Formats: sequence, C-alpha cells, structure tokens
Amino acid sequence: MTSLPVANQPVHRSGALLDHLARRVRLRSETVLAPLGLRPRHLIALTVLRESAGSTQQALAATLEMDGTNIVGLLNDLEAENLVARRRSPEDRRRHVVELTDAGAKRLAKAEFALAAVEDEVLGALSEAQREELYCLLQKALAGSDARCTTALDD
Amino acid sequence: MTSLPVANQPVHRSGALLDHLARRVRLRSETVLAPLGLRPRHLIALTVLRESAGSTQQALAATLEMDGTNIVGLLNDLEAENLVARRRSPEDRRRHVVELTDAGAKRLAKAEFALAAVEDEVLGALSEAQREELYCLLQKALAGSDARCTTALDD
DNA sequence: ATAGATAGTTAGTGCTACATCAATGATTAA
DNA sequence: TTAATCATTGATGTAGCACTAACTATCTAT
Repeated sequence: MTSLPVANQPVHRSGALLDHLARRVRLRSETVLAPLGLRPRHLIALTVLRESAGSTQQALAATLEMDGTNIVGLLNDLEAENLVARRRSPEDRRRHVVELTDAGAKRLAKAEFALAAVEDEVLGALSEAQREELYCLLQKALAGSDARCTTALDD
Repeated sequence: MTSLPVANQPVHRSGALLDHLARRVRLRSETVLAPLGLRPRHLIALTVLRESAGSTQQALAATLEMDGTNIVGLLNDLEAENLVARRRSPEDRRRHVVELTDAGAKRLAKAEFALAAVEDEVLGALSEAQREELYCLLQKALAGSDARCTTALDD
C-alpha cells in the first residue's frame, strides 16, 4: 500500500516540537542568564534541586540523565557560588547529599524573574492559562506523576 | 508541605522544564533515529518543512534560529538522501525554495512512527489527552498562532 | 552598463557540552 | 581482608553550532 499513515490516526509526535521550542528558549536564556553567572543547565539543576532537595549525586545524575563525572563539574560550579551545598549522607558516608542553599533559592528565583521576558517572547502565542497548562504538563511529564493541573483552557 | 518562601506569586517558568524534557527526548531519539540516518535536528527541519513547505533557506534559518551557513550543511545532508529538494525560486533566482520530497515525507512518517516508543517512555506520565494537549500547545507556541487545540483534559 | 546589495555555498576557526575511560581516596559490605 | 560503591579529577574525543571570510549567481538601482 502506498503509505498514507497520516489519515488514519494523527501522528502528533511532540518530540521535534519540544526540541525546537526548547532551543528557542535556550538561545535566549543564555544571554539573559549570563549576567547572573548561570547557564541553562545550571538552571535545570537548580530547578530539580528545588523540587527534590536532598538528592544524592547519583540520583541527580539519573534525573538529569547526565554522566556522573559531568555532574561533579556542574555541582562544582554551583557550590563555588554557594548556591548548593554538598554534605555527606549520615547513612552512607560515601554519598553526597546535595541541597539548595538559601542563596541558591534566591538566585534561582531571580533567574526565573529575569526569564519572564524570554518566556513572553517564546510563548507569546499562548494565553496565560495555556502557559500554566504547559507548565503543568511539563512538570507532570518530568515528575512521573503528581503535579496537579487545574485545567481551564480557552483558545 | 509549605516550603515556599517565594509564596507571593507562583513563578512557574517553563523554560528549565522544557529544556530538561527536551533533553530526555533528544537523548533517546538519537539512538532511535540513527538507523534511519537522521539526527534530531534533521527531524526538526523536516517537521518544519512539512508544515511550511516552499520556504526559502533564509526563512528556514529564521524559524530554526540557526546560522545560515549551518542550514546549508543541514540541507546538504537531507538533499543527499533525497528527502528535500532545492529548486530555484522563479521570482528571484538567487533564492532556493526548499520542499519536502515524497521520500522525505515518508521518512519523516517512519521516523515519527519509530519515535512512538520514545514518547511513550518520556511522556509516560501523561494521558493520551494530555499528550495531545501538549502537542497543541507546542504547536501553537511555535506557529505563533493557529493550531486548534480541542481541549478535553482530565487528570 | 555597471555598481552594490542579496541568497546561497564553501572552508576554516573556535567554543562548549558531553561521553568515555582511567586513576585515586573514602567508605561500606562480603 | 578483599571487593564493590560513591565521589572526584584529569585526559581524550566527538559533535553542534557560532562566527568569519571569500566566492558565485542573481537582482536592483542608477
């Protein structure tokens, strides 16, 4: 058959769109975050740490899907600016438990505030409710579950 | 638990989440797409070209937010496999109008089909309806407008 | 007709994000 | 004690991508 796979079920793979949109965000974010001494991946790490504080570095490597050795460097950056703290786990003293410091939380908040303009630009076509919806969906996809989405959508 | 000192306004910046999720998709996509001779950014380009066929390379560079010189290489890859065709614009013969070939459309469809497993894995926490919703939101954000989102959400 | 701008191509340079491998010290588990 | 585990450091390699410059073909204006 002469493949008309499109008619039956809508394909609708989000992967490429996700990649594309993320790139747009990242490009702009880099310049906005630079004065704060952060890079996009620092922000990702801080964001993850805010939600799941007290992660071990292995856990962090798993959720960020990065090699452990690169996590070290990432955390070195953040710890050098006192944004995160590594302390040894009391249960297993080989492990380092990583936590957001107060300064880290503040910096993160500041960064997010600074990114408002970026999101306004990149997500400009979305209404406030839709952005919130997007946020919830992303959150949920990343968390595996939880993340309550109060859905009130209009076009 | 109320661990929020930032409680005033919900920040909810999607940027980092978007970046994070896109990375997850990209990592898996690379291995899935490899046998098809594609890379994530090829897929992005093909996806864009499917929607807005007949773009000039400049337009492509703009929407992909890539440097023009890199677009050339990208299209060389795709044209070498006959997935896209460059033809000169009749109005302005300096311009190249880029279009998805039939083979390109097929390959794209095949790639999207192959990515089903990836999305199942990465977006596993989302229901079918939520994935559709996500798709629509991404589409809309990238398109600037259009993209009808039939919203039927449940948790 | 000719001069300048514009679209695309090619090649070269360099930065950055990563993965990967190897070696080390600290700690736990067998 | 010996072996496995976690974090760290350093070295090496690959790839995406930006940036620049030079070149061709074509268009536009004078």
